[in-house]
Amino acid sequence: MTARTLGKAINKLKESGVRITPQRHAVLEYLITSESHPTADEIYKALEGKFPNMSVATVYNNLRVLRNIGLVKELTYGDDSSRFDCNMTEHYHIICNDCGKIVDFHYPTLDEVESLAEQVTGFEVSHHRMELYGKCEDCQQHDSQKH
Amino acid sequence: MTARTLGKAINKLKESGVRITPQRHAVLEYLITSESHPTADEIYKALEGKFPNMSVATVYNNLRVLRNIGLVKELTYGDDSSRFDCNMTEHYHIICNDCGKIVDFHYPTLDEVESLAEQVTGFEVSHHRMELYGKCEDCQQHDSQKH
DNA sequence: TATTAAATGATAATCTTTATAAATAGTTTA
DNA sequence: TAAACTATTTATAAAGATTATCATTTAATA
Repeated sequence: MTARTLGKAINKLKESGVRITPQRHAVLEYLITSESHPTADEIYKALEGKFPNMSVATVYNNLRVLRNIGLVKELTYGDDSSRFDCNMTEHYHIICNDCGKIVDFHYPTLDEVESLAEQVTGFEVSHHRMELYGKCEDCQQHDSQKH
Repeated sequence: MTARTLGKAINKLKESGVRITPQRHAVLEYLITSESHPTADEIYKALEGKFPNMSVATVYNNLRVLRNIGLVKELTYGDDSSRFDCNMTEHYHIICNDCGKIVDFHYPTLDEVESLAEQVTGFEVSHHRMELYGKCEDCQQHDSQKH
Protein backbone atom coordinates (compact mmCIF):
# COMPACT_ATOMS: atom_id res chain seq x y z
CA MET A 1 0.00 0.00 0.00
CA THR A 2 2.71 2.43 0.91
CA ALA A 3 4.70 1.15 -2.06
CA ARG A 4 1.86 2.17 -4.30
CA THR A 5 1.58 5.53 -2.56
CA LEU A 6 5.28 6.08 -3.05
CA GLY A 7 4.96 5.24 -6.73
CA LYS A 8 2.15 7.73 -7.15
CA ALA A 9 4.09 10.39 -5.34
CA ILE A 10 7.11 9.84 -7.55
CA ASN A 11 4.96 10.13 -10.62
CA LYS A 12 3.72 13.43 -9.33
CA LEU A 13 7.30 14.56 -8.89
CA LYS A 14 8.11 13.62 -12.47
CA GLU A 15 5.04 15.38 -13.78
CA SER A 16 6.05 18.49 -11.92
CA GLY A 17 9.47 18.39 -13.53
CA VAL A 18 11.21 17.85 -10.22
CA ARG A 19 14.37 15.80 -10.28
CA ILE A 20 14.35 12.63 -8.31
CA THR A 21 17.58 12.55 -6.38
CA PRO A 22 18.46 9.81 -3.92
CA GLN A 23 18.12 12.22 -1.02
CA ARG A 24 14.75 13.46 -2.21
CA HIS A 25 13.56 9.95 -2.74
CA ALA A 26 14.66 8.99 0.74
CA VAL A 27 12.93 11.93 2.39
CA LEU A 28 9.71 11.16 0.58
CA GLU A 29 9.94 7.47 1.32
CA TYR A 30 10.56 8.13 4.98
CA LEU A 31 7.55 10.42 5.17
CA ILE A 32 5.30 7.87 3.50
CA THR A 33 6.43 4.80 5.39
CA SER A 34 6.67 6.42 8.80
CA GLU A 35 3.19 6.68 10.13
CA SER A 36 4.23 9.60 12.28
CA HIS A 37 4.56 13.32 11.66
CA PRO A 38 8.30 13.85 11.84
CA THR A 39 10.24 17.06 12.18
CA ALA A 40 12.93 18.02 9.69
CA ASP A 41 15.55 17.06 12.23
CA GLU A 42 14.01 13.66 12.84
CA ILE A 43 14.11 12.97 9.13
CA TYR A 44 17.68 14.19 8.98
CA LYS A 45 18.73 11.89 11.81
CA ALA A 46 16.78 8.95 10.43
CA LEU A 47 18.57 9.21 7.11
CA GLU A 48 22.09 9.96 8.25
CA GLY A 49 22.85 6.24 8.18
CA LYS A 50 22.13 6.07 4.46
CA PHE A 51 23.43 9.55 3.67
CA PRO A 52 26.22 10.44 6.06
CA ASN A 53 27.06 13.57 4.09
CA MET A 54 23.56 14.89 3.68
CA SER A 55 23.06 18.46 4.83
CA VAL A 56 20.16 19.62 6.98
CA ALA A 57 19.50 22.21 4.31
CA THR A 58 18.79 19.40 1.88
CA VAL A 59 16.08 18.06 4.13
CA TYR A 60 14.50 21.49 4.40
CA ASN A 61 14.85 22.11 0.68
CA ASN A 62 13.16 18.86 -0.17
CA LEU A 63 10.40 19.36 2.33
CA ARG A 64 9.71 22.76 0.75
CA VAL A 65 9.65 21.22 -2.71
CA LEU A 66 7.31 18.45 -1.60
CA ARG A 67 5.08 20.94 0.13
CA ASN A 68 4.90 23.23 -2.89
CA ILE A 69 3.90 20.34 -5.11
CA GLY A 70 1.23 19.42 -2.61
CA LEU A 71 2.64 16.08 -1.52
CA VAL A 72 3.29 17.15 2.04
CA LYS A 73 1.62 19.39 4.56
CA GLU A 74 3.59 21.42 7.06
CA LEU A 75 2.20 21.56 10.57
CA THR A 76 3.48 24.55 12.50
CA TYR A 77 3.33 25.02 16.22
CA GLY A 78 4.89 28.14 17.64
CA ASP A 79 8.46 27.76 18.68
CA ASP A 80 8.64 24.05 18.18
CA SER A 81 9.87 22.59 14.95
CA SER A 82 7.42 22.16 12.14
CA ARG A 83 6.14 18.66 11.57
CA PHE A 84 5.44 17.21 8.15
CA ASP A 85 2.47 15.14 7.16
CA CYS A 86 2.28 13.04 4.04
CA ASN A 87 -1.27 11.88 4.51
CA MET A 88 -3.06 14.06 1.99
CA THR A 89 -6.56 12.86 2.75
CA GLU A 90 -8.45 15.56 4.58
CA HIS A 91 -8.13 15.20 8.30
CA TYR A 92 -7.51 17.09 11.49
CA HIS A 93 -5.00 16.44 14.25
CA ILE A 94 -5.26 15.87 17.95
CA ILE A 95 -2.15 16.49 20.00
CA CYS A 96 -1.18 15.23 23.46
CA ASN A 97 -0.31 18.03 25.85
CA ASP A 98 1.96 15.69 27.81
CA CYS A 99 3.96 13.65 25.29
CA GLY A 100 3.36 15.62 22.10
CA LYS A 101 1.99 12.68 20.17
CA ILE A 102 -0.01 13.69 17.09
CA VAL A 103 -2.90 11.52 16.01
CA ASP A 104 -5.00 11.87 12.87
CA PHE A 105 -8.63 12.59 13.47
CA HIS A 106 -11.21 12.39 10.71
CA TYR A 107 -14.12 14.76 10.82
CA PRO A 108 -16.20 16.32 8.08
CA THR A 109 -14.59 19.52 6.89
CA LEU A 110 -16.03 22.58 8.59
CA ASP A 111 -17.34 24.23 5.45
CA GLU A 112 -20.13 26.05 7.23
CA VAL A 113 -17.65 27.85 9.46
CA GLU A 114 -15.79 29.07 6.40
CA SER A 115 -18.89 30.34 4.64
CA LEU A 116 -20.15 32.11 7.75
CA ALA A 117 -16.77 33.72 8.26
CA GLU A 118 -16.87 35.05 4.71
CA GLN A 119 -20.22 36.70 5.36
CA VAL A 120 -19.25 38.17 8.70
CA THR A 121 -15.71 39.35 7.98
CA GLY A 122 -15.73 40.00 4.24
CA PHE A 123 -12.67 37.82 3.80
CA GLU A 124 -12.30 35.47 0.85
CA VAL A 125 -11.60 32.33 2.84
CA SER A 126 -8.99 30.00 1.40
CA HIS A 127 -8.74 27.38 4.10
CA HIS A 128 -8.69 26.79 7.82
CA ARG A 129 -6.72 24.84 10.35
CA MET A 130 -7.94 23.19 13.49
CA GLU A 131 -6.17 21.16 16.13
CA LEU A 132 -7.48 19.53 19.24
CA TYR A 133 -5.38 19.23 22.36
CA GLY A 134 -5.68 16.88 25.28
CA LYS A 135 -4.21 13.88 27.02
CA CYS A 136 -3.71 10.66 25.08
CA GLU A 137 -4.65 7.26 26.47
CA ASP A 138 -1.06 6.33 27.26
CA CYS A 139 -0.51 9.44 29.34
CA GLN A 140 -3.84 8.94 31.09
CA GLN A 141 -2.69 5.45 32.14
CA HIS A 142 0.67 6.72 33.35
CA ASP A 143 -1.21 9.21 35.49
CA SER A 144 -3.52 6.64 37.03
CA GLN A 145 -0.57 4.36 37.83
CA LYS A 146 1.07 7.10 39.85
CA HIS A 147 -1.92 7.62 42.12
CA MET B 1 -14.48 50.41 29.04
CA THR B 2 -10.82 49.58 28.54
CA ALA B 3 -10.09 51.48 31.75
CA ARG B 4 -12.40 49.14 33.59
CA THR B 5 -10.86 46.14 31.86
CA LEU B 6 -7.42 47.32 32.86
CA GLY B 7 -8.57 47.71 36.45
CA LYS B 8 -9.95 44.20 36.52
CA ALA B 9 -6.78 42.84 35.01
CA ILE B 10 -4.67 44.57 37.61
CA ASN B 11 -6.85 43.16 40.38
CA LYS B 12 -6.23 39.73 38.95
CA LEU B 13 -2.51 40.40 39.04
CA LYS B 14 -2.72 41.42 42.69
CA GLU B 15 -4.79 38.37 43.58
CA SER B 16 -2.19 36.19 41.92
CA GLY B 17 0.54 37.78 44.00
CA VAL B 18 2.24 39.23 40.97
CA ARG B 19 4.07 42.51 41.44
CA ILE B 20 2.85 45.42 39.41
CA THR B 21 5.91 47.08 37.99
CA PRO B 22 5.72 50.06 35.66
CA GLN B 23 6.93 47.94 32.76
CA ARG B 24 4.41 45.20 33.46
CA HIS B 25 1.64 47.73 33.78
CA ALA B 26 2.62 49.29 30.47
CA VAL B 27 2.70 45.98 28.63
CA LEU B 28 -0.71 45.07 29.98
CA GLU B 29 -2.14 48.48 29.22
CA TYR B 30 -0.80 48.37 25.69
CA LEU B 31 -2.34 44.98 25.10
CA ILE B 32 -5.70 46.11 26.39
CA THR B 33 -5.89 49.45 24.64
CA SER B 34 -4.49 48.30 21.32
CA GLU B 35 -7.24 46.54 19.49
CA SER B 36 -4.67 44.55 17.55
CA HIS B 37 -2.73 41.36 18.28
CA PRO B 38 0.81 42.65 18.64
CA THR B 39 4.06 40.71 18.63
CA ALA B 40 6.51 40.97 21.50
CA ASP B 41 8.69 43.16 19.35
CA GLU B 42 5.84 45.50 18.46
CA ILE B 43 5.11 45.95 22.14
CA TYR B 44 8.78 46.51 22.81
CA LYS B 45 9.01 49.19 20.13
CA ALA B 46 5.76 50.82 21.18
CA LEU B 47 6.99 51.23 24.73
CA GLU B 48 10.58 52.24 24.12
CA GLY B 49 9.52 55.88 24.26
CA LYS B 50 8.30 55.50 27.83
CA PHE B 51 10.96 52.97 28.84
CA PRO B 52 14.14 53.61 26.89
CA ASN B 53 16.04 51.11 29.00
CA MET B 54 13.54 48.30 28.94
CA SER B 55 14.92 44.99 27.77
CA VAL B 56 13.21 42.74 25.24
CA ALA B 57 13.50 40.01 27.81
CA THR B 58 11.26 42.03 30.09
CA VAL B 59 8.54 42.10 27.47
CA TYR B 60 8.79 38.35 27.02
CA ASN B 61 8.89 37.75 30.75
CA ASN B 62 5.79 39.79 31.31
CA LEU B 63 3.94 38.22 28.46
CA ARG B 64 4.69 34.82 29.95
CA VAL B 65 3.46 35.94 33.35
CA LEU B 66 0.29 37.38 31.88
CA ARG B 67 -0.29 34.24 29.88
CA ASN B 68 0.23 31.98 32.86
CA ILE B 69 -2.31 33.94 34.87
CA GLY B 70 -4.75 33.68 32.01
CA LEU B 71 -4.92 37.34 31.10
CA VAL B 72 -3.38 36.89 27.69
CA LYS B 73 -3.47 34.27 25.00
CA GLU B 74 -0.46 33.52 22.85
CA LEU B 75 -1.15 32.91 19.19
CA THR B 76 1.63 30.94 17.54
CA TYR B 77 2.21 30.58 13.85
CA GLY B 78 5.20 28.57 12.75
CA ASP B 79 8.30 30.62 12.25
CA ASP B 80 6.71 33.98 12.64
CA SER B 81 6.65 35.74 15.96
CA SER B 82 3.92 34.87 18.39
CA ARG B 83 1.11 37.36 18.72
CA PHE B 84 -0.63 38.16 21.95
CA ASP B 85 -4.32 38.57 22.47
CA CYS B 86 -5.90 40.17 25.49
CA ASN B 87 -9.50 39.62 24.48
CA MET B 88 -10.41 36.75 26.75
CA THR B 89 -13.94 36.27 25.47
CA GLU B 90 -14.11 33.13 23.40
CA HIS B 91 -13.48 33.79 19.76
CA TYR B 92 -11.63 32.50 16.74
CA HIS B 93 -9.30 34.33 14.38
CA ILE B 94 -9.24 34.88 10.66
CA ILE B 95 -5.91 35.81 9.13
CA CYS B 96 -5.11 37.51 5.84
CA ASN B 97 -2.70 35.49 3.70
CA ASP B 98 -1.45 38.67 2.03
CA CYS B 99 -1.01 41.30 4.76
CA GLY B 100 -1.13 39.16 7.89
CA LYS B 101 -3.97 41.07 9.48
CA ILE B 102 -5.74 39.16 12.25
CA VAL B 103 -9.44 39.73 12.81
CA ASP B 104 -11.58 38.34 15.60
CA PHE B 105 -14.36 36.08 14.49
CA HIS B 106 -17.12 34.97 16.79
CA TYR B 107 -18.61 31.57 16.31
CA PRO B 108 -20.17 29.13 18.73
CA THR B 109 -17.48 26.96 20.27
CA LEU B 110 -17.10 23.64 18.49
CA ASP B 111 -18.00 21.48 21.45
CA GLU B 112 -19.35 18.66 19.34
CA VAL B 113 -16.02 18.27 17.58
CA GLU B 114 -14.30 17.92 20.93
CA SER B 115 -16.71 15.32 22.25
CA LEU B 116 -16.56 13.29 19.07
CA ALA B 117 -12.77 13.39 19.14
CA GLU B 118 -12.82 12.05 22.69
CA GLN B 119 -14.92 9.08 21.59
CA VAL B 120 -12.87 8.33 18.51
CA THR B 121 -9.36 8.87 19.81
CA GLY B 122 -9.65 8.15 23.52
CA PHE B 123 -8.00 11.46 24.33
CA GLU B 124 -9.19 13.63 27.20
CA VAL B 125 -9.68 16.81 25.22
CA SER B 126 -8.67 20.02 26.95
CA HIS B 127 -9.21 22.55 24.20
CA HIS B 128 -8.86 23.21 20.51
CA ARG B 129 -7.62 25.92 18.23
CA MET B 130 -8.96 26.96 14.90
CA GLU B 131 -7.93 29.67 12.50
CA LEU B 132 -9.34 30.64 9.17
CA TYR B 133 -7.15 32.01 6.39
CA GLY B 134 -8.04 34.08 3.39
CA LYS B 135 -7.82 37.49 1.81
CA CYS B 136 -9.13 40.50 3.70
CA GLU B 137 -11.29 43.17 2.08
CA ASP B 138 -8.42 45.64 1.82
CA CYS B 139 -6.22 43.20 -0.06
CA GLN B 140 -9.11 42.21 -2.31
CA GLN B 141 -9.49 45.88 -3.29
CA HIS B 142 -5.78 46.28 -3.92
CA ASP B 143 -5.99 43.32 -6.24
CA SER B 144 -8.93 44.64 -8.23
CA GLN B 145 -7.23 48.01 -8.66
CA LYS B 146 -4.24 46.37 -10.26
CA HIS B 147 -6.26 44.63 -12.99
C1' DT C 1 12.33 52.51 56.60
C1' DA C 2 14.55 48.00 56.32
C1' DT C 3 14.02 43.53 54.48
C1' DT C 4 13.45 40.16 51.04
C1' DA C 5 11.98 37.97 47.20
C1' DA C 6 10.78 39.15 42.63
C1' DA C 7 11.64 41.75 38.52
C1' DT C 8 14.65 44.15 35.43
C1' DG C 9 18.40 44.98 32.10
C1' DA C 10 22.29 43.62 29.44
C1' DT C 11 24.07 40.14 27.17
C1' DA C 12 25.08 35.65 25.63
C1' DA C 13 23.25 31.49 24.12
C1' DT C 14 20.02 28.39 21.85
C1' DC C 15 17.32 26.67 18.29
C1' DT C 16 15.06 26.45 13.91
C1' DT C 17 15.21 27.82 9.44
C1' DT C 18 17.05 30.31 5.42
C1' DA C 19 20.76 32.36 2.43
C1' DT C 20 24.99 31.87 -0.09
C1' DA C 21 28.12 30.01 -3.13
C1' DA C 22 31.01 26.49 -4.86
C1' DA C 23 30.84 21.64 -6.11
C1' DT C 24 28.16 17.81 -7.80
C1' DA C 25 25.01 15.21 -10.40
C1' DG C 26 20.37 14.52 -13.05
C1' DT C 27 18.58 15.20 -17.48
C1' DT C 28 18.60 16.64 -22.21
C1' DT C 29 20.49 17.15 -26.65
C1' DA C 30 23.73 16.69 -30.26
C1' DT D 1 27.75 8.28 -25.35
C1' DA D 2 29.64 12.78 -24.28
C1' DA D 3 28.95 17.58 -23.59
C1' DA D 4 26.12 21.02 -21.80
C1' DC D 5 22.81 22.92 -18.93
C1' DT D 6 20.70 23.48 -14.56
C1' DA D 7 18.80 21.82 -10.54
C1' DT D 8 20.40 20.05 -6.40
C1' DT D 9 23.54 19.23 -2.77
C1' DT D 10 26.84 20.41 0.70
C1' DA D 11 29.03 23.26 3.97
C1' DT D 12 28.76 27.18 6.24
C1' DA D 13 27.29 31.51 7.66
C1' DA D 14 23.52 34.27 8.87
C1' DA D 15 19.05 35.59 10.47
C1' DG D 16 15.43 35.88 13.70
C1' DA D 17 12.77 34.68 17.81
C1' DT D 18 12.98 33.34 22.28
C1' DT D 19 15.26 31.86 26.55
C1' DA D 20 19.06 31.64 30.08
C1' DT D 21 22.18 33.88 33.11
C1' DC D 22 23.31 36.91 36.57
C1' DA D 23 24.31 41.17 38.69
C1' DT D 24 21.51 45.08 39.87
C1' DT D 25 17.34 47.25 41.09
C1' DT D 26 12.82 47.62 43.02
C1' DA D 27 7.94 46.54 44.74
C1' DA D 28 5.57 44.92 48.62
C1' DT D 29 5.01 44.66 53.56
C1' DA D 30 6.20 44.20 58.28
